[in-house]
Amino acid sequence: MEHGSDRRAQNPELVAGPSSSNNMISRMALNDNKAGMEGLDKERINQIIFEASKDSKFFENEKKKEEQLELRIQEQQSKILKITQAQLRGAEREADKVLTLLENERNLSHTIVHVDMDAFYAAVEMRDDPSLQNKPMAVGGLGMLSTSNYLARRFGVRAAMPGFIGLKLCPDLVLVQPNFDKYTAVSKEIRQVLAQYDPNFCPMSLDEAYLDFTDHLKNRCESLPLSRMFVLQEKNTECDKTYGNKDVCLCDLNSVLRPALLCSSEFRDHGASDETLQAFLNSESSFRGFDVCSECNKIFPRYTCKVFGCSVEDAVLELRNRIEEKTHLTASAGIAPNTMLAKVCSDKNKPNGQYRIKPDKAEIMSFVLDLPIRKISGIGKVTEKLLGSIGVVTCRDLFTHRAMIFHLFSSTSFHHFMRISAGIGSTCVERDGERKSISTERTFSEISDPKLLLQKCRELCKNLSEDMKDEKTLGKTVTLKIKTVEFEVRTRSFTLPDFTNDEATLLKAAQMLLQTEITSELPRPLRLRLMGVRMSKLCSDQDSQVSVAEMFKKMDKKYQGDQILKAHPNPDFLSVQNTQSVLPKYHNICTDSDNDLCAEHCDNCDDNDEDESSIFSLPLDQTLSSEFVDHSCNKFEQESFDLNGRQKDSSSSGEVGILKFACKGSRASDGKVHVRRKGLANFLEKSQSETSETLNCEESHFGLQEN
DNA sequence: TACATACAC
DNA sequence: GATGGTGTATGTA
Repeated sequence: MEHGSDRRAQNPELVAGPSSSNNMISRMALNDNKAGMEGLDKERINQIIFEASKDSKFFENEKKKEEQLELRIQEQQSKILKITQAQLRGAEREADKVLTLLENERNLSHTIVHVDMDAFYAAVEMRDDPSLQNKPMAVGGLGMLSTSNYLARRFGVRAAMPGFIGLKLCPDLVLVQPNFDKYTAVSKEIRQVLAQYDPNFCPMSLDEAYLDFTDHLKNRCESLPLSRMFVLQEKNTECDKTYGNKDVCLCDLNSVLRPALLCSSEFRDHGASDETLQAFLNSESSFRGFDVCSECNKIFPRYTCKVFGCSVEDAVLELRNRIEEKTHLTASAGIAPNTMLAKVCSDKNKPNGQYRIKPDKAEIMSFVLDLPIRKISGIGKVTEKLLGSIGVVTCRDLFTHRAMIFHLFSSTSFHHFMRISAGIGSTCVERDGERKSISTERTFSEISDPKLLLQKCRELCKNLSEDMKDEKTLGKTVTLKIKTVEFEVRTRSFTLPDFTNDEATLLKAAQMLLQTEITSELPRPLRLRLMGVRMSKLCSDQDSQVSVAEMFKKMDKKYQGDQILKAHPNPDFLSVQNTQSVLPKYHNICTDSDNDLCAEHCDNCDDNDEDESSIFSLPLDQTLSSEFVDHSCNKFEQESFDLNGRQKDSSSSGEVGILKFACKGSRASDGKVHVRRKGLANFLEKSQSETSETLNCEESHFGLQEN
């Protein structure tokens, strides 16, 4: 069997020594893992990038990072040398067990669509300024480019590249300042279209979103063909050439024409069959009554009508058409049974294309096996290299080398990689819950004068405080981020005793952290190129409390995707079985409100390690602090039972249920399960007076019991 | 809890 | 001459 140690001698990168110039060229190299960048003269492009970079501080720092990565790879190699064949065989058995479990988790019942606008910012700018039409252009400044159009990509100019390098690669490159307000407005229009296919779609950014088409497709097939009829403008016709844009109606043809068409006699019978309708639409004579737009009085461009069919492909074509009609921008889409695959698919036929993987295991596997791991969202430069050094390049390799991966990576990463190798991904596209941090940071030309540094810090705190007030958010942990002129990044954090968004409080904490850095650098000055302030451990300004129902929802969300939801034999329980070993085996939520102290153990849940299982039964108030939920979930994940609630006045209105957890895990070192009284007392008893001493839960009056 | 790293867009 | 800003997740100590 082939594995890392065998490959080492063959891999020149591992022999070449720390950050050889070859290595650095490849580190700085153009990342052509992007649509529109195939078949470029990479050699030449990389040489230009390398030349433009090689004398910079940035480059020096990249070299340092590259050396660190090489060190990690060396450590990995020495780890490999110590792994015995027997261990590898054992790991392979473990991996196969995991893969069998994952196979049970495979869910082909959803149709997930990933919609991705083509070169979004650049496309918006080109749309609004026709003089940019046939020019290579990019949105951004000399410092950094946000995106480039397809013409510029032919020169190797791409997003996340500094503008001055873009200009070296393509001297005619036109740079356009970003206009985020505009992109946000366009994005809103796009989202209106998306919402018609999945009201719960999940936007990932201004130009990208996941949709679950499952429900839409169900209803789509039952709906009347008319609802799938659209007016499409024909492009590059004689009409365009004759009249140009000036005299032709630029209104949304569907909003102007569709109602008129629908009113025409042939359509009155809304039960018209697809065939009747198509026949009508094919007869050109039908369209002669609408020469002039009733809204702008200009001549209609040449148009056709189309009835989109019931298939996913047609539905997505229709969606993309509607986006284009509304925004005059094109989108690409990927269709697959899960988000991971849908994302890869949306890139496959970019720009202005779509690709589908059918919900069929064989088809998924044939797509996935030869897929380079780098194509998968979440696998970046570093992971690619770490895996590459043990011979993993494609998803097939992830399977082939599963035993080695088992030994070299964390359990979380291992599971993640196994899921990828099997083409399994999340089948839900729910938006994530509340945000977990809020921050602001700024790059500037060197500042080293402590006075000016503290001044900069003040500005940032002011901004952050304002942002937090806008968002009605309070936070507890303040983190200062600095980047030295050598590009070294440091973060320093401090947790405040109370939640706040007060500017002065923020400033005090941030300046204290900054001052510490300035002092520790003495007698040298602290020379910075960036400073940032972040607040985390957030809670909402007004109601930081959630209802029990919301809490259940939140918990369910937290565990979704990684877990199998199962009907529980006891109707009072909802059982969530965990498929990742880092989490506890089960958590059970008892919703039986009559059972005021759920102390019973649920025998159905505990398959093994019964002596290590415990049940918490907590009477719930109407409202719980959201922090309690977070804390309890986090703690459970860590298989510890220290519930550390937050001081919070609770305006509760009676007990409505019992929250019951059955958990597998270790006890505290003294053998008892402990609860922090302060946190529980606050939401159970509304008492502020309790101290935060740790109590033995068996003695507590909260009804908390150990099994 | 604090910090660093990796990643996405 | 010159390499961003915002947010999440994860590993480690």
